[in-house]
Parts: sequence; structure tokens; C-alpha cells
Amino acid sequence: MSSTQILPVRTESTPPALNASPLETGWQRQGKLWSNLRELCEVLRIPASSASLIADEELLFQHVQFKTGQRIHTIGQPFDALYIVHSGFLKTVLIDEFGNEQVLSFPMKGDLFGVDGIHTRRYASEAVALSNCDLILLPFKKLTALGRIHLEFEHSIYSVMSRELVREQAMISMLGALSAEARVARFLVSLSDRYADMGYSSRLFNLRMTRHEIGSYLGLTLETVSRTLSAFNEIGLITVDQRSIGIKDPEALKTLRRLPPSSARAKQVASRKARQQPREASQRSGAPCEAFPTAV
Amino acid sequence: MSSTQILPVRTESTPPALNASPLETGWQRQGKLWSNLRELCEVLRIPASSASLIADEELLFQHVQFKTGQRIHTIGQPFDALYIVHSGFLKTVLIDEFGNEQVLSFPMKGDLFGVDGIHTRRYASEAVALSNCDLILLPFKKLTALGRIHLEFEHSIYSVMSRELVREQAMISMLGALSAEARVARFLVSLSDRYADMGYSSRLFNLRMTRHEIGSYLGLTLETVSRTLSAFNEIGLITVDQRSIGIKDPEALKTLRRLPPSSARAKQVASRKARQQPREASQRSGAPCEAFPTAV
DNA sequence: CGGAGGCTTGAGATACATCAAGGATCGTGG
DNA sequence: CCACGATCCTTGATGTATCTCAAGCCTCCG
Repeated sequence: MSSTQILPVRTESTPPALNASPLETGWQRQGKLWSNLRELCEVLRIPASSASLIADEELLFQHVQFKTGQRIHTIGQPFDALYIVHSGFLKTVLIDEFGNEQVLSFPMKGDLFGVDGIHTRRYASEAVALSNCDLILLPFKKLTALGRIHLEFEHSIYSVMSRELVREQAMISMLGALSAEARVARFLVSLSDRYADMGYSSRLFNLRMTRHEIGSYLGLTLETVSRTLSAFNEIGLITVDQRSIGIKDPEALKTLRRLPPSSARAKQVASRKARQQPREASQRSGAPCEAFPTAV
Repeated sequence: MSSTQILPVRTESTPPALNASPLETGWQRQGKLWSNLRELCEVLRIPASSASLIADEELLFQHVQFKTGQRIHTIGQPFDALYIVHSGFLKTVLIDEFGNEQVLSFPMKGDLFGVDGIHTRRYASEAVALSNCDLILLPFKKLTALGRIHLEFEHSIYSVMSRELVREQAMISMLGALSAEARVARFLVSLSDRYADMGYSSRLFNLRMTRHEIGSYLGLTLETVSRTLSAFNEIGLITVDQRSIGIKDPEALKTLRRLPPSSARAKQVASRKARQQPREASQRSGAPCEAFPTAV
């Protein structure tokens, strides 16, 4: 509609080297350039049935596109807008004092990010495109103004922020309590679920991130991630071929707490302590199935 | 920053008569204390200078009291209100499928909790009083309605939620990247800072939580927490006597990444590998004080 | 005074990190 | 089109930080 959608990419600080891709497909042409409120709610997965919301057809939100490797925002940059992923994959990261990246999330379709910038008015994290992305730009002022007009929408804003908080709580719990195997398993399951939500296959998909990024996200090294995937493959839970993952036994992945002592690891254990007989030894955190009362 | 004014601030003295204690669900409303908007903003540490806010004197928020060990809300309980800590100490926890607690936070004066209930309309975590507590009850509907009247206050709501999100991001980063020693050190520093904010001594204070709870919060076992505190004590960073902590070297605690190879651990290392000469061994994560060399 | 948590400390086990080497993949330029 | 380098991934050998198990002490409270 409008003529202003030129603004293709606002690439700030020099992204790695990704100049020169003239023959790149026309990602600028693809995808929508504006969304109305109804579409916004739809992608956010929040009910937007209210007549007033649907009626607001002329209120539009601009889309912005980013290419693989480009930064959407950096740490410390003045905050002015939130983003919703319309298509594509990203990562958000924190940078520690040594320059090491710590991955916080992998936003994909329907996810909101940038919320951490509200408090200090500067983004607290950095968002990077892992693929070409189409994002919906949500100027914060515009958003809150809208919330005042549509009460239902206001609640949705709070709700989505709350959802993010709950997600991070689950993350903390996972990092604090689960084994490497359980973390990787849950990561795969959550990816699988997200793909299903987006209409892709939940059984066969491609990872958009490196082992290093997965490891950072899960609090593990890339070698441990790689080994764990290989182990899952060996016992038939999944198939792995580089970035391609096939989910073979979703149920087992969902409930996995520690790898069964058999399989690949058995040989290792056997060889290492052939003489020493370690009896049963599986207490406390327990094998996959174990009921426990107590607590508190 | 005293909240004197109108309010008789009772530092956690046992509230008089609390009818028995169903301990579950029921929060005893003592209904004696009320805060207006200005006081609310004050305890939340957000600017509330706007005339309109101060003017709203008759809009009052109810306080509720809880005794040590009581639950403010439990997981799955219908959500209707947020809480701000006016005085006292609490913990929020997640309960896993085996009934094990995972501590998420230790709310104290000025902290907001209950936000995780907005999304599903049920609390996603459980809040338990670690001491007698005086909380400000914030009915969610009342809160959002107020935000619509006072724009400045509306922004504050978003801001405080954002602050919580940033806090959790920092937590994730810590769990994913730091050693046990660094986690404990940072925990002590953050406690010290909070005590200072509240007007207590930042150098000498009492822990309100057990080693087990600290360990759960930091993703460690209680033994590791205990040992780490003992080690800090041995090298003079702190003094420890049960729940009483004295901060001796705040700067060292702030920058600590891993314990210097000397001290208690030295003897252990020495005895264990007397013959094998482990060179300097301080690469990568580096010793306590280390300028930022490379990285990235 | 006794019992129940809570804390400390030691010895040993192990899960994961670290170090290292080689193979697969892909974009780029000759 | 192929060779090349840069990543990325896999796998093995080894090290070690943290957990686990166990025992004893302390402190609070009925």
C-alpha cells in the first residue's frame, strides 16, 4: 500500500562479512510488508476474536527484513521497539566480559523479543538472524497506546511478556537440575513441538543453529552436544546427519532423564572398570521411571 | 528511602494473632495496613514523581501478612493478583515431577512476584515465606486499570516486568557459564547489594535460606555450597558462621571466576598428583584477576 | 534432654569439559 | 569445475569440577 516500505534492512554495526550476495533470492520482495492487528495476534498465538480488534483494519505494523548473520539490535543500543518473528530463525545472546556469547533463546515464528530493553530503555541482549528473517516491528509507544484502546489487546501484551518469563523460568530449572542428556532431549522435543506449531514436520527437521550455539544455550560444550546426539542416534531415539534431525521416539525423549546404562556407553564403562563391580548405583535422581513422595 | 510517612513500618515482627494456619492456599489477610500509589512506587524503586500519581491519595492497596513457612500461592492456583514484598524474605520454587523443589528466586523488599500467573491465569510457581512477611497485594485488574489512568504508572508496570526478565536472563547466563565458586561469589555479592539497598549492612548479614535452597537456586548441591563458603572463608574473602556471613573482600568476590589454586585446594591438588607437574594451568577462563586478553 | 534439621568435611565416583586430530560441508576464487 | 580455506561436526583420550555417599557436629525447639 504505502510507498514507504523501502526501508529494507537496518543493519547497524557491521555484521560479519556478508556483503555481496547480489544473486541472492529476492528476500526483500517476499513476505508481507505490513500486518494489521488481527494478523499480529494470529502470529502471536493469542486470541483476537474481539470485534474491535478485527475492525481496526487500517492500523498497520511495518515488517522489516534481515539477512542471515545480520544483527537486529545490539546490547546497549537505545530501545524503541519490540519484534515479533513472522518468519525465519534468530538467536538472542548475552556477551560476557571476555566477549563470549551466551545464547538465551532461539526466537522463531510467533516469538516476541526485545522486551529486555523496556526497563533500562536499552536492549540488554543482542539479536542475530540465523536465517533470512521477516520481522514485525512493534514500536513500543504504539503498542502501549494500542493497549489502552483495546483492553483485550492490553491483556495480551502482559500475557505474552508473562509467557516469556515462564519460558525463562523453565530454562533456569532445566539448567539447574537436568543432565546433559536430558537437556538435549528436551531441546529436541521443544524444537519438534515448535515446528509442529508452525506447520512443519515434527518428525524431520533441520537445525538452524550450530552445535556451539546449542551448547551455549544448554550450558554444555559443543562436543557434549555432538556426543549426546550421536548417543541418541545409536540407541534409536533419533537420526542425525549434520543439521538434519529425525525424531524416532518422541515419548522416550520427553521422559528421558539419563541415558540407559546400556548402549554405547556400556562398552566404555565396561572397559574402564572391568574388575571393579559397581552395584546398581542408580539412586536419587533416578532412572527414567521413579516415583518420589517427600518434597518440602 | 524510609517508608515512614504514614505507615508504621513494622519490620517483620510477628503479626499478632493469626488464626491457626491452614498453611495451604489461604493467605490470612490481616487487613491492617494500606499503601497508596506513591508508597507503592517507592518500594518498587521506580520514579513516581508525577503529580497525578501523588495526588491519588485515596487509592489504596491492601497489605497481607504471612508467617514463616506459609505459602503465598501454589502452582496451578488461579491467578488474580501480583505481590510486592514490603518486608520479609521469600522463595519462589518450581516443583518437578518427582516433587523436588527448584528455587527460582528469593524475593525481598521491593521485589515483585506472581507475574508468571498472568499468561495461563494460574500461577506457574509457588511462593513460600522464609520469614514473617508483609506483602502488598496487587489485584491484577486493579493494576491494569490504574495503568490506563496514569500513563507513567503503566510504563512502570511494563518496566518492572522487563526488569524481572532481565534478572532471569542474568540467571540463565550464570547457570550456563559460571563455575560453582563464581556462582556462590556472585550470589553473596548480590545479597550484599540488596541488603545495602534496604538499609542494612552490606558487610555483615544473615542468610535467610538453607544451604540446600542456595544450592537449588545456583544449580549446585548443598555440599558444594558449604565447601565453597568454607573455602572463601579460608582465603579471607568472607567469614562464615552458619547463617551469618561477613563480607571481607567485596571486590575479589565480584571479579572471582575460579578459586586461586592456592589455599585449601592446593593441598588436595598437591597430594593427589604429587609427581605430575601441572603447569600454570590458568588458560581460558583465567585466574581471578585477568585483563581481557583475546576472547572472541 | 532428646530429636530433627541443618551444616561441615572427607573419600571416592562420574559426568562433563578439555585437548586434539581428522572428516564433512560450503562458499569463493582461480 | 575444481581446489582451497574456513567452519562445522565427530570422535577419542584424558583431566577435573562437582556430585554422591557417609559420618559427625551444631543448634534450635519442644
